[in-house]
Parts: sequence; C-alpha cells; structure tokens
Amino acid sequence: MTKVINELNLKEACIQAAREVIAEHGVEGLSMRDVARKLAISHQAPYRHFPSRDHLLAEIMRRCFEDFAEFLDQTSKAHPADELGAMGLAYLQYADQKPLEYRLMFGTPWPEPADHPDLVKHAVHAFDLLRKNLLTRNSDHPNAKKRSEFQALFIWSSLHGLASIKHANVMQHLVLSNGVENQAQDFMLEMIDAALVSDRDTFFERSNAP
Amino acid sequence: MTKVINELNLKEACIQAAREVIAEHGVEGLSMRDVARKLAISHQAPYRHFPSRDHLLAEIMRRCFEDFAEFLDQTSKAHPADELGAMGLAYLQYADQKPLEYRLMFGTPWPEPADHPDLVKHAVHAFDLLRKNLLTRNSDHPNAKKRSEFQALFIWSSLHGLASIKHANVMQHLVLSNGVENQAQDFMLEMIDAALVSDRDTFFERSNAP
DNA sequence: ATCAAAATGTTTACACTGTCAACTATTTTA
DNA sequence: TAAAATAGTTGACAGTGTAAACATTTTGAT
Repeated sequence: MTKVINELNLKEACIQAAREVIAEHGVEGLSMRDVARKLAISHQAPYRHFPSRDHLLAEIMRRCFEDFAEFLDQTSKAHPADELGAMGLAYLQYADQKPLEYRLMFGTPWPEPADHPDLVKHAVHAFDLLRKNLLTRNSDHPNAKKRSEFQALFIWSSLHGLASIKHANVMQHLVLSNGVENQAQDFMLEMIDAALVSDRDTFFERSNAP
Repeated sequence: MTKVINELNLKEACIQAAREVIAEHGVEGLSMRDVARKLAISHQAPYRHFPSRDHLLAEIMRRCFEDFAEFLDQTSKAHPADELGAMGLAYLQYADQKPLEYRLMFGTPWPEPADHPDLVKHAVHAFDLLRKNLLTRNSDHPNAKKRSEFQALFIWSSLHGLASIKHANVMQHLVLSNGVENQAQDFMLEMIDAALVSDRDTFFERSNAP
C-alpha cells in the first residue's frame, strides 16, 4: 500500500552515491557504473530509476537549486533590516561554503533544458527571490518592474561573476596586493550598493523612447 | 634545415581540426579520435604532438586568450577618450560574437593549471590590461594600486557574470519584460560606471586599519 | 655519403564509459 | 491465483583515452 520503506529506496541511494562520487572525483568523474559499484548492484540497476546519466545529474542539480533558494530565502528573512544585503552576502557565502553544489549549478554544462523542466523551474525560482525583493524596494518608482529586472540581472551577474572567478581558483595567479583577494567580496558588495543608490532613472527615460 | 613546410605541420592541423570539432559538437564532444579521423591519420598520431587531450585543449584555450587580450587591447587603444568604457564594451562584444571561444576560456573546466603554465600566463595577461588601465586612471589616488585591483576584480566579475548568464541561455527562461534582455548590457555598463564614479575611499580607510 | 639517433606514424591492445536487449526474479494488482 | 507491472541481472556493442611495440622517415655528425 504505502510505498514500503525497504532498506533504502534505490533511487535515493543512487542520488546519495552519485553525490559522493562527485565530491570525490568531480562532476566529470561521475559515471553510472561508479554509483552502481558503490551500491554493490549491477551496472544497469540505476537505469531502472534514471533514464540516463543526464537525468540523474539533472535531479541532483535540481535539488541543489532547491537548497540554494531555500538558503537565500531564509537568510534574507532573518535580516529584515537589510534583506537585499543579506541575500547578496548569503549568495557569496553559499558559493564559498558549498563549492561543489555551486559548481554543479553554475559551472557545469547543463543538460538539454527541454528534457528537464523541473531543473529550469527551480533555477528560475532562485532568481525570482532576488527580483521580488527588488520589486518591493522599487515600489515607489514609475518603472518598478523593469527597473527591478535590470537591477536583479546586474546584481546576479556581479555576484555570480565574482563567485565563479573565486571558484576557478584563478585569483591566486593574478599576484594581487595583500588582502585584496580576501576583501574583494566586501568591496564588491559596496560597489553594488553604490550603483543601486545612485539614481539611474536617466537610463529608463532614454530607453523608453517612443 | 628550415623546418620544411610540408603540406601542413600536423600539429597545426590538429589544432585546426580540433577547433572544427568543437564548433560542431561542443567541447565535450571533442575526441582525439575525431581529430585523427578528420585528418585521415591514425588515432595515435596526434599523440606525437600533444601528450594528452588536455594538452591539446589547453593549447587551444591559450590561443583564445591570446586573441581575446589582443582584441581588448586594440579596441581600447582605438578609443583614447574612453579606454575603459571601450574595453568593457569590447569584452561583452567578444563574448557575444565568439561564443565558442568565450565558452572555451571561461565556461570549460580548466585542466590542471600546474601542467599548463602558458595557459595561465595568457589568461592573466588579459586581466592585466584591465588592471593597468585602471592604474593610470587612479594615479592621483593614495591607494592607487590596491584600488585598481579591487576595481578590476569588480569590473571583471560583473562583465564575466553577465556574459556567462547570457551564454548559458538562461535569460529566456526568466520571463523578463520587453527589451530587458537586450538592454541589460547597457544598463550593466552604466551601473559599473556609476559605481566607479561614486567615491569609495571610505572602503580603503577602513580596510587599511593599523 | 654513411650510419646512428631522433622524429614521426601506425597497429595492436586494454580498461573504461553509456546504454540497448534479453532474461530472471520479485512485487502489485485484478 | 494468474497476469502484469516493476526491479534487477547479465551480456553485448560502439565509443573513448592512452600505453606499448613496431615501422618509417628525417636529421646530424662523422
């Protein structure tokens, strides 16, 4: 009747095993046969639960986005005085503390989106948190909706850009001055703040020409 | 005596063939055996010129960075009135017009940097163009060096972030208002400008505490 | 010009991958 | 309880990167 909780749903076990493989050998090193070996089952057993390697990977990515959005949401709600700032910080912290998950979401070639609609849905949801937050912040502006979208893209780009640069471990090759690498994040957040504060309504006047 | 120009240096031919394969099937679809087939040679022949697939790929990536830096350099020199703005625009244009090259440089998992020092050198050079430009722009500031590095990281992050978001074709899933996708780039450049203009010296005073 | 050495290419072989097809065992359902 | 759906196994195939052994060509020193 109820889906029996035998030892472990093999589907769940596959996901768990796959995450371990990824943690050990990176996404590229993930093979279906690895997860099968790890669970001491035949190399074809996982195919009963995932039509292909891409589908297994997409499910893992989807969960990462779920976690990520949840984390952003909780953090911003916990700092009502500065929701946006808290969210920005949370974004970079997440990228720092869960590099594997971050890499999976933003640094891994996506499988064909059409084949994995849930993945897209959850990814978009994370973005919408940012967009919605900006919308209330801009509620007294004439172009609130558009303005929020522009700003959301700007913020997201900046954060994502910094996170992926840090993530690529490329900074250590740049021979930066003392402390710059560590403080880059704070500087960045201040720059974003400064840009948002400065009135940019001229942009909308120009871009809304008849 | 002189290295004879027989038909083609096989090494060069391999690189050329590999680029074609990448253009057709993406980086992930690049296989040594493909390039061998394309050149009608044995599948082991390329190994006489590249110790591994990674080395072939690294060489291609290195050349991309070379081209990229050259393009940024030329463009900024061609606009002496606003070198920095021209460079920003050039960055995004390059990403737009040469998506394959861009993806190769910034969207592909790098091979172990220690094994490919030339790749790192050329990548850093592109960043140094930006850093140097900011340095002369900041020459009258007390913390010119540090300031320039912070700003360079900020600019690079923002541009790279936007480029990779566009590149991931994810914007079309966000259901943005009319025109936002197309104008995001201009908005972004203005935001960067606004952030740079606004005086941020307070950051340095705080961060240089004794 | 000769001859050894270095370079360049080929063939064969191995271990690995994703995934299809056929088969078996188990569980659910009618 | 028989039938049907589900879950798992085994074996195969075409593809990969690359190591090893071999053959050929080019080069450099005598």
